[in-house]
Amino acid sequence: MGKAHSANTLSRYGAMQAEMGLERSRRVHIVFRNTYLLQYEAHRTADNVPVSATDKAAFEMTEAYHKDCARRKEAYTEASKLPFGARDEWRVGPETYSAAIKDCNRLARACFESNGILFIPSELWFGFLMRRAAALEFAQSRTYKINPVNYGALSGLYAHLKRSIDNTVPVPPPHVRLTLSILCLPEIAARFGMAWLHNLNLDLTSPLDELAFEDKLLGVYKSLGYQVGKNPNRKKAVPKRVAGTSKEYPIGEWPTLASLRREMGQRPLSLIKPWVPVSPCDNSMPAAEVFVLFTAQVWDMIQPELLLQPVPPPPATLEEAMERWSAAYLFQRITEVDFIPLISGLQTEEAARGRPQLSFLNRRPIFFPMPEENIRPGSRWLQFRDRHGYLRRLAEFLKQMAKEDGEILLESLTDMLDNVQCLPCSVKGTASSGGKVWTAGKKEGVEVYANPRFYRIRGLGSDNQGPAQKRPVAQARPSAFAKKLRGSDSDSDSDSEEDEAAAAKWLEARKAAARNRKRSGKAKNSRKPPARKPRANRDPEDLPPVSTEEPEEETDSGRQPPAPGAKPLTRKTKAKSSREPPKPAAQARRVESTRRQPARRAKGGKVASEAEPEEEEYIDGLDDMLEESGDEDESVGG
DNA sequence: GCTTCGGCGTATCATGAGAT
DNA sequence: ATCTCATGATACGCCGAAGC
Repeated sequence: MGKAHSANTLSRYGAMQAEMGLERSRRVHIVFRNTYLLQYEAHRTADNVPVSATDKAAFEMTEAYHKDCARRKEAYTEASKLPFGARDEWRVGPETYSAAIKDCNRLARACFESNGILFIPSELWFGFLMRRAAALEFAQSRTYKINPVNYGALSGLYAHLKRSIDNTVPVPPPHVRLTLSILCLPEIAARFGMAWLHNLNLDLTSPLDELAFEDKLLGVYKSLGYQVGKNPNRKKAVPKRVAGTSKEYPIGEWPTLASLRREMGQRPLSLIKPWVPVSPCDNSMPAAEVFVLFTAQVWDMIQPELLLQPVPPPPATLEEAMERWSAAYLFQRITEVDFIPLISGLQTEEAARGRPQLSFLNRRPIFFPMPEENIRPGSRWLQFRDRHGYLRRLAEFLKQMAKEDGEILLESLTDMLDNVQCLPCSVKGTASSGGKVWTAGKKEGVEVYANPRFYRIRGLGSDNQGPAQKRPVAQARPSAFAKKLRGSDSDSDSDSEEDEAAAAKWLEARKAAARNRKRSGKAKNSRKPPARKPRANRDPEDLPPVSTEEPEEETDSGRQPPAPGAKPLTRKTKAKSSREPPKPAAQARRVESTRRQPARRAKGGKVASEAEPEEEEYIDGLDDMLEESGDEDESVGG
């Protein structure tokens, strides 16, 4: 028995190779037989060792990788004009050789007549290979931009599949072996004749959930050739910002968030792609029934005066229901509707800030809460649990079904929500709050969220012209510059004295700036506390607990390092300076929580009116202080 | 008395910078 | 490398005012 090599993910269609056992080869005088396609020659090298960019190059998307892609494409283009054949290779002993050579014509004819060779035009075959390579390159670059936790494993997988396009890869690198074994690709190919990555979705932040293990955990970096303990710096891909607009990208391919919001407010339909009706679905599915009911009933909850007359009948099919959530339909049927762009899942140039928005995919619990969830009495959502409500129907289905089927139902609903263009900005009903089904727009009417999947943009760009210049432009020293200005003729002593003074000041300023750079952010932000009032006027409670430290504080506290006690001191100053009467319990709680929020502190500091002049003084005097406090700054660092 | 609405404050989150 | 902190947008809950 021999070995049947796979052709890419196609099992058994690559080549056949059979090595005879010692005993058998003695008897038949055949040592080895090998049958394979010569198409591999299109991409072969002189020494027959396939050259392709390393996995690391693909991982980093280096120039070498791009060159390799271009080289392959070129080779296939050339090859599509040439004929290639198949080769049947026998390694035989002299006895068989002499017999076979006499009979080779008959053997060749028999082989041909057995119809064992499938002839495909080169153009078709290499066109297919080219598309395959292009698809894998697209997947690679797309995944590079998405930058998932398993980017290394995925890019290794793509590289492996690419290598296998026209070659049988003898032993894949460790990280690819691991990936293949997690996905059971060889087993699936052996069982079904072909393996698929049908769960690969390049629109998601986690493109292949089955493989959602962190690269670090799988040892991918090590396998890629990175030094142990030195993981690659996985930077966010920087989208190319394309200037100008087009019909396809009305506000450019990479607009800023602000311009996206503006455009969505003004011309939502230019920004959201036209609705393409979904292909006919199985409307007998429970999920379809629930979704149709959901659509009809949620639409019913809009105030009638906001709807344009005549109001169409409720949707009958899933296709109709989904269309009711298209931007065009909402725009046409509701007198006033504010489209609010969601940006979850969009590729953004700037780091994502703030709490991530719920994607359409994750809004299922808002619209389809589980029957056992407690919702505050009086909530609008409870109406849907009434006799004919869609939530009642959903609960009935879930009750009837096995657990797995129920999960499939919920997943289908999730999927449907993910595939509509807009949804109301609903707020989930909870045990403590009623939530909202529709939210009011700015003027009148309603607000809806737009699904980023349907935007005519590639992602969000930034106004930011890159990081601020860190290193100041190198400048000539004042004295040298002054000399140049004067030219070589004047060189008076009085001038040069001034120059020297200026130069000294400039040098000192540079030193101070250097010292300042070393200071911690905390130290820079610490402000000089207000001057102490005369002891006699002060409330004894205001005194710090350890009175022996007082004199030192009085002279030096402004630039003292923020020792463990210093932070509360700032707060204390703020609290006391506002001179409020003793607070009731509720307010006290608030103060306590502000304490935990350092961000609020700065705000609070400004409120304290007494502190302001001091603060200005402090900032004004900062330069002087910096110059003075050379050594003390060394101790700063918290 | 109940519901709805809007304002406000807090919690949450991912990220980068700086500190350790 | 890892930890800590600041940042800033958003979700969410609470609460008082307004409306019925």
